[in-house]
Amino acid sequence: MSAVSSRTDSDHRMEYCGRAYLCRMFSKAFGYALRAAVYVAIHGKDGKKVSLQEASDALGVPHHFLGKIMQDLVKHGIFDSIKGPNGGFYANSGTPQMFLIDILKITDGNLVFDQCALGIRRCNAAHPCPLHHDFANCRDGMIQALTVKTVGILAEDVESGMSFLAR
Amino acid sequence: MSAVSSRTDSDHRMEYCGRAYLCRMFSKAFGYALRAAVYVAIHGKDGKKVSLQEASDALGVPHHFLGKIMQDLVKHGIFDSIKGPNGGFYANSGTPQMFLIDILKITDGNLVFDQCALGIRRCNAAHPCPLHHDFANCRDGMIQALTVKTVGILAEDVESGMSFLAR
DNA sequence: ATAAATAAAGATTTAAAACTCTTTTTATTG
DNA sequence: CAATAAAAAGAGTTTTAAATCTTTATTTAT
Repeated sequence: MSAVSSRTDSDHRMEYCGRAYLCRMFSKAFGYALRAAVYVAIHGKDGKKVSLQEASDALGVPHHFLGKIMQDLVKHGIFDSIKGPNGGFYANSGTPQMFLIDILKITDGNLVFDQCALGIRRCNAAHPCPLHHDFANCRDGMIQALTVKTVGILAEDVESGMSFLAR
Repeated sequence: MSAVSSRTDSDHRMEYCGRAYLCRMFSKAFGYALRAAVYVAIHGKDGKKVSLQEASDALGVPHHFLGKIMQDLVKHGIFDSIKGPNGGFYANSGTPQMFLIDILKITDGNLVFDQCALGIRRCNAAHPCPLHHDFANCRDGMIQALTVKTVGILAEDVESGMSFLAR
């Protein structure tokens, strides 16, 4: 029997993986958090504020889940908020300078940086799994991007139409 | 308030992410499957067979979960098996030539290849999220490695002591 | 002072991945 | 042919991430 059988790939996957697209590098919370930060950097400046409703509508992400995440971002100073009528979320002077990796640490913690792609606990450069170096290269490239890019840089990209936060 | 608060990183993470290390690029099943395939390629040849017990002990992986996975690998022809006393799993002539990406498709399906790192559904090169190109580079490098490397190549690495399947 | 609008907080639920347990089937050996 | 050893199959449980719901606190405006 060849590596390709008559059953579909998804059939097989379902046996121990209900939905494949959850096998991602970062949590969903990180994606929501980053998009929210960039959205606030763009729309929550010059005295304007972004309500949770506006943000979750514009980004197409779950209202209450985003609420939790934005609350946490405020706690970490990524941007600010104020309660009450005409309240909402808004950028502070540091918002555009925040590095993406700061947001990653808030949502996903530090363990992201030294996991083994094959799930071997004590895998490291000196005692590597067979994919350690390939995966380290891949991840380090991504981490590098997250380390040099800021919320402000992404906001500029989005404002100039080079990239998009939704749809 | 700065981006670094007095609470620990893990405190924050726990609020919507019980354990950060599950935010991985591939499923655990893939790691187990790949390690099992390489183990069988090494120890299940020249008439020798590998029992599920031996494999789960040697790899330090859950017995029954590995059973499911190996069963699926057999179904896809990655290696063979035989039931009964002195039965077990063993390499076939194609085992060393199997590409790692074949195993990835079995365990994680095809959706792994076009997810957006930020969770935007319609993200692609023409309508990219702000991290699309960085993530595409990162992932493509990894996919490239999985596309050119075979079970046999990893088996040689492990047999020569260059890399390890457990601990 | 009251009402309304909003974020914050916390409790709960849902969905998926990860893992376990039980039963069945197949092969071997005495 | 009976007993046994092994994989195959399937049902069930647990854990985690994701999402939702409910209540509280804060601010503003009337």
